[in-house]
Amino acid sequence: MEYTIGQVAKQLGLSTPTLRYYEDEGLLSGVRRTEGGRRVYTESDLEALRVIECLKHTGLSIKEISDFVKMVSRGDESIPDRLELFRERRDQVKTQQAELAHMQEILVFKCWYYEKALELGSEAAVRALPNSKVPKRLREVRNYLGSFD
Amino acid sequence: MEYTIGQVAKQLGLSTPTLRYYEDEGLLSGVRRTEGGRRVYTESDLEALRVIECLKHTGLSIKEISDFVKMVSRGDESIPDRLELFRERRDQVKTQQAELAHMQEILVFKCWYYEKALELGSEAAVRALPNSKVPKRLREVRNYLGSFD
DNA sequence: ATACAAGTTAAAGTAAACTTTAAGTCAAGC
DNA sequence: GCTTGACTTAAAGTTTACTTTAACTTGTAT
Repeated sequence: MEYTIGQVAKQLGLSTPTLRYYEDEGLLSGVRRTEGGRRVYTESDLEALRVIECLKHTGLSIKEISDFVKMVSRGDESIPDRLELFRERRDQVKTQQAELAHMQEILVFKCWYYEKALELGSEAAVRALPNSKVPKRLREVRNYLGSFD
Repeated sequence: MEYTIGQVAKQLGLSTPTLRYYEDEGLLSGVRRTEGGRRVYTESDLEALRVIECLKHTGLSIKEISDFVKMVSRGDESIPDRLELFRERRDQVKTQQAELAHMQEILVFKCWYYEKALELGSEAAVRALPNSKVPKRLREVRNYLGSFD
């Protein structure tokens, strides 16, 4: 199957200027053109774009992704470098996941806090609650945050 | 305990200009000053900054955080709004976690892929492997990504 | 008392990742 | 054959979140 820039944009949730921008920045090269100069995306271009989206979502900048693409075009010789890049990414995402889990704890505490405030009629009343009235798993977060809203 | 701007910066891993910038943007108000005009941060300022960091790390922009701070200063009346904000954040982080887990699968696949490529001497050799030679839990990702590097 | 590190302000500068604009070209439907 | 919507380019503009600069003041250590 082959696609126009508009169809690809829709599928990936990107805008058409963004797709052109990615090409300008070297994230995608060798996109075929029609006689009239319009881009024609193949299934394989879509696959490349999916990996690009993955790298983007795990925190790589456009520049770093373009460096990766350059590696790819160096062929098998760059396999060790690419392995290193993906290992780094994998480890970094693990860290990110731990951090996000911590943030989630804070948010869960905050939801409890404001539900209680709504129930009791004021923040002050929630702050005045003894730790024994706070769900066990939220106590640690409460200590970490202190008395702030 | 009370702290200078430099001490706070160190503790939170921010720069001193960033702390001043946050104040300018309304993320933190009422920071006390010495006679000579220097900022004095209290324990409670630190707690506020920890919540700000949490909101930032879960994807809120500076503007959105400043809107939250404005809510706080409206007092108990804004509790329902604040509850809604934290519920939204909590749900959004859950989505983010799912997405990150998906990205992690891709990265784990890529690490396997390049380890295998290193072992076999080329990418082509890995691509040529039948699905039966691919660890079970990685097969789905392999199909999703297709044949791209 | 004096040096100097750390603080102060306002304003300008930066980097990243797009988005918008302007001026046109292409191709599908009537 | 003509309109219209989707495409093309190059260049300028935008937003976000800081950072840097410059000129100055404060407070601590010798």
